[in-house]
Amino acid sequence: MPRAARSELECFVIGLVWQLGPSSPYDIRRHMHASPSSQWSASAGAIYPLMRRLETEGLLRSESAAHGRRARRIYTTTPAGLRSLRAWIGPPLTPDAVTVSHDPLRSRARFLGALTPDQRRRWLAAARAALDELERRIQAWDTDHHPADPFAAHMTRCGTLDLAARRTWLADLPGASARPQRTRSGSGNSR
Amino acid sequence: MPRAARSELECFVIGLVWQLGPSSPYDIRRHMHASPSSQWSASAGAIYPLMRRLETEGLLRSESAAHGRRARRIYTTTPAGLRSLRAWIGPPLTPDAVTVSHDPLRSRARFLGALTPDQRRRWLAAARAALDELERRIQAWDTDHHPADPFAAHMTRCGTLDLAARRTWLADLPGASARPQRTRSGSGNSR
DNA sequence: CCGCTCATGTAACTGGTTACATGATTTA
DNA sequence: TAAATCATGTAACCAGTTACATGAGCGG
Repeated sequence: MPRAARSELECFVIGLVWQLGPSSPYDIRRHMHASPSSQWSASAGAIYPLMRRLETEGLLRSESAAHGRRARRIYTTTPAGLRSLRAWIGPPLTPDAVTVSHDPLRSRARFLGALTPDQRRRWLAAARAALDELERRIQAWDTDHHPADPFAAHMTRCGTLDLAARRTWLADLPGASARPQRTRSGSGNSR
Repeated sequence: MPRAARSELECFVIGLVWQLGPSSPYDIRRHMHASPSSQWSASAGAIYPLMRRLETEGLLRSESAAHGRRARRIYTTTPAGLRSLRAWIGPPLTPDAVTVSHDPLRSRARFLGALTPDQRRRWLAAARAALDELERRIQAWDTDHHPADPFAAHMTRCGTLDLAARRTWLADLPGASARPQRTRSGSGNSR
């Protein structure tokens, strides 16, 4: 069976439809937009054609739930869709599923040597503040959404651990310990 | 002057040229290719035109170092290039620089509920193995490269912490502790 | 000499983005 | 009724990818 390689976004959308139950593209879009991750913009121009395409390929099925309300196209996963979701998840894990995760903050940190020590200090403060803000967004998402699916619910924990790791390497940055950083006591390692 | 918003890749390349010193596009490509991160493919079709464009915009400068060997175009950063590198790094940090980092493994984990418990167990084993393999790649890169720049050298630490965080959430996955997993002392070790 | 890697590029494609268009429904 | 939001879509664009072309130098 020529199981065409599906894009990350396609499989993610199939997964969401499976996880959230019958959903319109609009629902999917909103859900992705509400998430603290900015991996995708969840733009209409991506989602609508994509879900149409998945339907013509038999991975999603739709019905027009337009009675009382105006046109709403509601998609559900087909057995074939579930199969290709499972194939995407693995095992086996495709090599491109396992890499160092892409973090724009880290990309910038790599070149901190291009700043003056003073700028660097301010960068560090800004980064900490931004991560705090991000943590708040994650918590807010968690209390708002409370997914029924335990694995979806686990994503909050992933986010928190991710944040903790980044705070740690921020603290370990060359020269970071030279400067006393009060304000925070939570993540402060005293090393 | 109107500081046009530069793409992530553009700024990263400027950064690399700054960090590695005078480099050809080929050098940059090899360097990115050798890195354990698969954030970019570092394809010729991206790098060559990009560096040309950066030159016409005054952020890089090139000279043909073609003497003994064949044609090699060597680029260096200009003061304007360094300025825009600094602007990209921040502070201030642009909002899109601070998000939950994009991790395809986590994307998959979100939908683990679509697998049978047995598949899930095998997925978990595969994920652990893949992370071990990734760690080896990171270590290999570290011993091979040993960057002079302390911030570049710190990237290894980032990678390691990133891995540790992911191992932790793997272990914390719903149902993960029900299974005998040596090495890690979970709660309900039965078999 | 043949094949391999070095080194620079170009052409065609593609997946996703931004920005816009449209109409229906709810709220002030 | 005017404004805002819901909901679906399309068109144009763009950054980055894959795949190919080219030629120089090196190693067997």
